[in-house]
Amino acid sequence: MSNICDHNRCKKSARKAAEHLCKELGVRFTTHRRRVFEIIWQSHKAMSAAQIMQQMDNSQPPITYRALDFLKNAGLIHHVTSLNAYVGCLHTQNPNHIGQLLICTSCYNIVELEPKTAIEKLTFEAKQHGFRPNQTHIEMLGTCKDCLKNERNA
Amino acid sequence: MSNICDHNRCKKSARKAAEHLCKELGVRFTTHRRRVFEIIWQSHKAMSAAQIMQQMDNSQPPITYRALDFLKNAGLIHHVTSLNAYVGCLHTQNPNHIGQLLICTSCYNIVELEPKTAIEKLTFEAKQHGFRPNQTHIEMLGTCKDCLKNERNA
DNA sequence: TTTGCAACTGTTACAGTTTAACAATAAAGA
DNA sequence: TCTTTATTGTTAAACTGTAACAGTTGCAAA
Repeated sequence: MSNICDHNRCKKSARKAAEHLCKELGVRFTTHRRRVFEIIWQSHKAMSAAQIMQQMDNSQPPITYRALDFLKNAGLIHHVTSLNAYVGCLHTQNPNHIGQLLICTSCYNIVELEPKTAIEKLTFEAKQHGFRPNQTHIEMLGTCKDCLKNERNA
Repeated sequence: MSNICDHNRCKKSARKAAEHLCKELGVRFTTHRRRVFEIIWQSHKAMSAAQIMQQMDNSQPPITYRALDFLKNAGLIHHVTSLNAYVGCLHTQNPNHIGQLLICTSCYNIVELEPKTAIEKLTFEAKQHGFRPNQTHIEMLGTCKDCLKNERNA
């Protein structure tokens, strides 16, 4: 999927948000955590834990999984449940936001839609059922514009 | 979550749909497949593959995983990705429908919302991005009415 | 009825993913 | 400095899912 965003800027702003958030929560943005963060933020592509570990110079699994947990709980990354993978979160300003992801299963790039797109109706329905939402996953798998174009040319 | 549905009727109609669908596709609703189907349809609760296997008298994993794959591809059950679990699908009439699930993480009961609730906006946005959807997961985790009531009484 | 094909099962072994547990270390405040 | 808490290092194991291949069954055409 085309980099609609200027990715360097994207990454920088996420890093800033991460540092700010850690300071606020009184927790440390340690080497491992920063490392995993940077690896995930190389792109907007979904990465599996295994792929991330490959870039963590032979560190043991718990190192990576702990960092992933930390980043996820801090709202700095999303866990893409339908792929069992991770991707940077673009809305670090709003820790309560709900990720709505368009996931290309060809190039694994992910576009995160703005909050509220589909949530409102869902939240309304939940209320009707007396249901208290806690965590929501909205994931649409498919093929992105660029990959569709490549398909046609192939 | 309270059984809003008359579950016996629910189960019966699902079984009928399953048999009909298998006949239509020219595939067999074999013992294993039927077994897994019945286990999942004991309730509207999410069940993990491991839980299902426990009820399959010591049969080897591939037996269960194959049946799960079969039922999923036939649209007879949903894979709940955020729990890595399975639940019966209520809309077996429409094989293209998209599951929108309210999942109680306390009792694991699942309510499946009617199609179209949140999909339309999502689909619209996808189109804006030139994205071709293929498979969508909408899963809201939280606490259901009954479990909330129990919380208050506890 | 026999034959042949495709669907399905049985079984073993393995690969991939995640966590438990606990000891060791580092940072931050009293 | 001392104490407390957060974080890391390490091992081993549990959990989850699949590859591969031989054997069996059901069905349809000859």
